[in-house]
Amino acid sequence: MKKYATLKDVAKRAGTSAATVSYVLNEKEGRYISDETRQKVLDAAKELDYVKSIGASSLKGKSRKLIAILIPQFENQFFTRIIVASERIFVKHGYDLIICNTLDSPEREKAILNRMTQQRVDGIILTPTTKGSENTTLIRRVGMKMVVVDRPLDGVENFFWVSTNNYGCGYMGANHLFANGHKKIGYVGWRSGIKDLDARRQAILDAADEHRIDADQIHIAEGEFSQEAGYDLTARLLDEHPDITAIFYGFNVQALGGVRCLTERGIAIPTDLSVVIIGSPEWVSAGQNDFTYVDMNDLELGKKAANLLLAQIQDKDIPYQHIIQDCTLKAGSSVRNISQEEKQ
Amino acid sequence: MKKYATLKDVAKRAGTSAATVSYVLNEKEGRYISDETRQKVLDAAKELDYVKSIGASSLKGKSRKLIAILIPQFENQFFTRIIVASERIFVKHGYDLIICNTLDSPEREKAILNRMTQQRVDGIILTPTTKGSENTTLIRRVGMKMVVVDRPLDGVENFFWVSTNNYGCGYMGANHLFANGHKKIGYVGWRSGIKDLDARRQAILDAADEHRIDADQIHIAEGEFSQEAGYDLTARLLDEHPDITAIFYGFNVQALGGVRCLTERGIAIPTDLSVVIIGSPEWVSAGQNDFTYVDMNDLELGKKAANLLLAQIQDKDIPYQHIIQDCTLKAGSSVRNISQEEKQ
DNA sequence: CATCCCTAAGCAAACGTTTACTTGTTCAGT
DNA sequence: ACTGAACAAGTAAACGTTTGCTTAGGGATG
Repeated sequence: MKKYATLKDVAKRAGTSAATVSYVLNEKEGRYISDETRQKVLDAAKELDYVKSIGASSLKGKSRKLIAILIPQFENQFFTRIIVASERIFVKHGYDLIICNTLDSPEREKAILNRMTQQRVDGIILTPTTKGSENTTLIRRVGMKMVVVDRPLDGVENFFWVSTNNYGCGYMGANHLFANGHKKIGYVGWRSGIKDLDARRQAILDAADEHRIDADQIHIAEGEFSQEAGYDLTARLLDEHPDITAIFYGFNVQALGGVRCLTERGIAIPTDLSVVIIGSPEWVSAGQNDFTYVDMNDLELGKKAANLLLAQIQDKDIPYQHIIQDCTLKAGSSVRNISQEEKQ
Repeated sequence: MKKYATLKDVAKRAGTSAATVSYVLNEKEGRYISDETRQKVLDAAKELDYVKSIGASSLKGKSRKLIAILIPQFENQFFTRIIVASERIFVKHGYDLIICNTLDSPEREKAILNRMTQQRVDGIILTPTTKGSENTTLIRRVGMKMVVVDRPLDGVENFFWVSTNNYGCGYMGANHLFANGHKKIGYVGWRSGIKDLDARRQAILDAADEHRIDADQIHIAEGEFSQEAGYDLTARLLDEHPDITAIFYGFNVQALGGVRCLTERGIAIPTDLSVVIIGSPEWVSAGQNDFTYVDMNDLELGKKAANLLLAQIQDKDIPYQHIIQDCTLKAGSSVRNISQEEKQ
């Protein structure tokens, strides 16, 4: 293991003191350094391949310039987009990102949060695991800056939170279906136990109500957050309610499995069945796909989360806040307008 | 900014010395600590929410337990899969990952590499930018462990490298088309200037040769690495060579644009045109898509890269090596067998 | 009873920076 | 000739940990 050159090494080579080297390299103003000395230091540093240790300088109260971002999976583009968007912001402000995958496991999350405090990161962007609220108590105790993204911290008051307008997503998608004449639809969702996410389901019922559609015409099928579950729930809907004219997928991961089920059964979209999806993984409009979906504006959400964290880091005392990101309906060709047919 | 409790704080509260606290918390064997003292220390640490500073301990020669991984983009699932696969390995060995996005910009790459040496990471997994080989000279000078992934380091000898079998990818895909009776095909690729990647193109010509197909029946269209380029190159192929029966996409990002072009023009796959793609973004088999593609076994590749880096970190002197990851043809329904038709 | 080892825990140096403080020189203005 | 900026650079303490060394009591061995 090769050793890194230290300030002292550079000082010795330049024939000066470590302090002077530090001043030169940090370009402190208000210090008088002769051009000659400066040059000697610069040369020596270059010759020795000197690279300062952020670890050492952070000991003296300097920031590590590190932000941690914890997501539950990489496979879901919603999360990678949050990374991409916030990275842009952080990099602009000189921060590096430690990106960690909790795998949605509270134990892993706890271990990671602990390590991030050990690393003395300047802040954390966290999508909490579904059962891990208590993991953040340490974070809060040591006073680490944190912004929670997407899911709330159950049972915790007062935290910075940037989330999707889940109710809006559900309402928007359902409304689109009803406006296109659908009166009997299926909803495939995730039984998460997270109240905020459940708003998607409630929004659909509310939208139905507004369109004077009876709640028993909305067939809810909820299960795990996985492609397989999406497949199974779709199969169940088709079997139990063959007369539905549309399926609304509340979670795109499930939608992926669900659409596979439709394809396998030879169900044509939108001729036989209309489909709306919440979320915008690349595949909703890639290749031969052109689905109607509700865009959660993931990038915008990530950007807001990053800015909120930076605001905390910079101004010490901004009040807790909850930012709700608007969503947008993107109409593709997976919804068929069947209102005319009714009139015939 | 709340201050973290230090060893000394804990020591004071436990009525002992910092040294003893350190020994207790690190569970050093060979040290004799009475149960009573141990318990007092543990209690004090808990009461004060003590979290050790890895920065400070790394000063004393301890490892930072940090690995950096640099990729040129998050949007390409090839890279996120490498992250996922290597993360699994690293986490198992107690390392955290700093994930950085170079945006394929040599300047950004240089800045990031520099910061990573400042952070004193234990190792780096790097997908170099296309023009950034010289950025790694510092890394090599300071003796940082590094594994290069995917693309080579142009003009550099002796480095650890894990790459795709690019020749194999090209050969496999082309061979599949020829075996299905295609005799006049288009190839859409990236004019990268990277020799190793160009092997994909050469492989196609070699495969053609083996099938006694004249080189002028293979229409090469190369351009930028982007969806837009894929779209344009596809359009050009279709316009200039309307008689091709298949298009082989060497890079899935381009393929995404290319397939959009086909869809817009109402070209049915595989009825009107067969398609093969190198790479396996989710969309090749999502929704209503079922493309034939060459799987680069991204996860396996990431795993090998991680293990190679760990091997370097652990054994100091393992020899430079180049690992080539095999690829696999995954047959979907986007290639039509037209050999029978010929016989009629 | 002198020696040695086991147990227990403190002392202090070191790691690589940063920075407040100090020292010393030069020179313009009186 | 004296004062006091302006310039230049060195000293040393501090940051939070780790760890080799030391101290010291007590019990076992010879």
